[in-house]
Amino acid sequence: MATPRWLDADEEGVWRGYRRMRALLDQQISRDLLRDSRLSDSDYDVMSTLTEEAGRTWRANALARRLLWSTSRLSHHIARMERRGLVTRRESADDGRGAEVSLSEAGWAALLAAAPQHVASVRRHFIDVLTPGELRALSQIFAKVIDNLGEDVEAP
Amino acid sequence: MATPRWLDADEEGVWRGYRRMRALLDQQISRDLLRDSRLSDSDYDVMSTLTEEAGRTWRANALARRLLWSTSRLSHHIARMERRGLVTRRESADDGRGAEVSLSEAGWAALLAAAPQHVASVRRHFIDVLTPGELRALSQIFAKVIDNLGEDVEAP
DNA sequence: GCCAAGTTGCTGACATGTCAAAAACAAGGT
DNA sequence: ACCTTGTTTTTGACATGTCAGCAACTTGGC
Repeated sequence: MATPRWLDADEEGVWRGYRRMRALLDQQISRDLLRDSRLSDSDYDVMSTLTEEAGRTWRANALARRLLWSTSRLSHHIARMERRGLVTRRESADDGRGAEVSLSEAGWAALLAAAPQHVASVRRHFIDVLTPGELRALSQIFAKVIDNLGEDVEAP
Repeated sequence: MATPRWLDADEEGVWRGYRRMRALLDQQISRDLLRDSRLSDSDYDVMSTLTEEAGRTWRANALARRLLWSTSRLSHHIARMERRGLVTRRESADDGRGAEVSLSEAGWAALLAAAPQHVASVRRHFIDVLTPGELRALSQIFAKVIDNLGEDVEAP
């Protein structure tokens, strides 16, 4: 590590560009979502993921893994969302340790109300800015980076 | 907003891919940095930005804007970094309201020690995974998205 | 010089995320 | 049945980020 391969100007530009785009894009989309629907990014992620399963119910552990969250983070966040009436929690029937998280009726309604504006925000700030060719290129690039990261993790 | 243009399967894939890559990539690089150098991403951003100016000193406001941070966030973070001896803070000479933030000697040493491993981490998980052509494409895409976001902000 | 308006930075309250530890249960060998 | 080990989830302490409000100062018009 004494003589590292530094980033050349182009590489540094890509890295800076990524960081800058990420900060601006996430800030803007979060702001839109909070203003339009009183939901945080995390709230939306939890709720939209819940709808992917029949009964809109997930085991806590599976939900945490799907969201790439720690179980601790999920537990805290679900507790807050439960207080707001967006989700419900109960013990699992088949595993005494487990907890099942469900989207409440109010949560479902909130998600339905939020979705159109959120999709519009994602389009306006990201998808619609790019050409179909650029979107195809991004798909491949994201997949490559994700695959590469997965290898490090699953090795041990 | 009653009849939104939903995302088609490809568009949704790109959006999900972005979110997934972002989560995994940032997590991994943060983890590496913290393990190798006991610095957070935010610490590294502050310190490396400080070095861009002669004297490694910035006005707080300019630094916050460069980092895309609120001045409040910067103030809190600088207070914590000051306690750790990484930066110093003093009143501005020409503006009684202002504060000037400087990289300390210890901070400079910490940054020098951290940089090689951090660059290696960015290479391993991102830059070196992609071809020169893919990096060029990313440059353009990031610039487009960033420009588009800038227009919304600077309009009013 | 003086005042109104804007700028700059800090603070405190609160929301959110991380980490380590503990509680409760499951699973498998003996 | 028992015991060890691993899994699942929660909790509390703490680190970090956001937001609103404040204090101190600067600026420009008068």
